[in-house]
Amino acid sequence: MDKIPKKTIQRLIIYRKILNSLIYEGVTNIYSRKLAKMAGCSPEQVRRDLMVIGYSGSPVHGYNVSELEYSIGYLLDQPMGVRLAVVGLGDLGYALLNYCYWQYPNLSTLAAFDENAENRNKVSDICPAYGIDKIKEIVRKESIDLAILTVSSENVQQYADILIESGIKAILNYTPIHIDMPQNVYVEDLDLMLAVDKSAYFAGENDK
Amino acid sequence: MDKIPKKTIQRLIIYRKILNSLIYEGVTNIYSRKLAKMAGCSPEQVRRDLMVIGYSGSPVHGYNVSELEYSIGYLLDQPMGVRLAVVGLGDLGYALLNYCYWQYPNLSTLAAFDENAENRNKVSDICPAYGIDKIKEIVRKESIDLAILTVSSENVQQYADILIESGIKAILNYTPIHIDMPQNVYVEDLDLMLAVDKSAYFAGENDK
DNA sequence: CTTTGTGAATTCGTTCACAGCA
DNA sequence: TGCTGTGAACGAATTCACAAAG
Repeated sequence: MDKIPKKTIQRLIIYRKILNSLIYEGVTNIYSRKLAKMAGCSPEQVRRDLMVIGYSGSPVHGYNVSELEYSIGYLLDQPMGVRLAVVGLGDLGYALLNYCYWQYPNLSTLAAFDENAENRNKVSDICPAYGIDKIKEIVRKESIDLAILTVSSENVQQYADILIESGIKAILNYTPIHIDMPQNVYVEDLDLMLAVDKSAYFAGENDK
Repeated sequence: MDKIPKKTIQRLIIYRKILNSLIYEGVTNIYSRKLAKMAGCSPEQVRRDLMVIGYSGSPVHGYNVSELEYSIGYLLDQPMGVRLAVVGLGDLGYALLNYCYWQYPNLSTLAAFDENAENRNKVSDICPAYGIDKIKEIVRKESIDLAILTVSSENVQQYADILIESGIKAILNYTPIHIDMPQNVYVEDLDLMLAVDKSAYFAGENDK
């Protein structure tokens, strides 16, 4: 199977979430038109995206909700799960750690890191927490795949470098600083405040 | 001036932030190559983006950092500022409200809404806080441009509809539910957890 | 040489338009 | 007549490639 575009993956994740809530509501079938409306894209786009996972609907009943959810999950989920560590336990790091631990059965939350011992204590009922100097050792030993980075702006690249040396596969960077990466490591920059600037711009733009 | 692509706006915001930190460090000139590296894109892209704002650099010294920052700001900032309200004062809403209030001189944080009186009290030193039923009245009276939506999943579309009726120009939607919009309102869907799913997928993808 | 500015080419993503099906 | 699946057309965004300048 050849590589699936990032945009498609992102929408598949959205469809899946919608399908899960439909399952919860007891809906059994859905048309591309409806799914598109709920996801915020066009029906053609939905059908295109579903082509790549090879699941076919019926022109009469549309798509079977639970079968489709299963097919998307089969594509998206790593069969062995994903091994997660959180680096930085401020408010955001703490919230994300909790959320991942409770809401993502496919993620194993295996370690947290913070230089502050008080912060480390807050998470002791969820996973072991270590000082920053232990990152390389633990990430290697636990073969962590994914790190969530929420340290406070300074030395971001340094933390990233340590994670890369330790063999991390992906970094979710909640820091406002872009990190430079070798090809084979996936980085998602996710500056929360960027969206504020953008919205502020577009709030004014429509006036003309 | 014709319409600038969204992607370009987003990158200009990133460049600007970088330029500001360069100003702080006392750097006076920068080449597209360096700026691109810091922003995580290609030098050609930087030059293209800067074309749209009409600022020219010199082949010898590159771009003047503070002049360029000024030019970008001139394009991005609404001269009259942007009037902001926060709807939903959970942990995230509270954090964003504070951050916007202290870090964004161009945003006026004018109102907050939450159905819970305790949550409302937390922000009393920053801006007036009202019950949900007051949204329409206050948004109209204060001519709010931008709303940050962080309510808890249920009835998201309902809140959005009220905001739209009240004449809002843009909504920053931190809820995991997509909201359906008329053309002339800008909506930025920003599901924080989407990035977790995406990174988890790409953490495994590189194995092959 | 190195770097900017920019047409031209290319790649990527979306939408159109229609065949095939019950 | 609805709908799905998909080749073809289109449009947007990125990269290539090179002239101009010190």
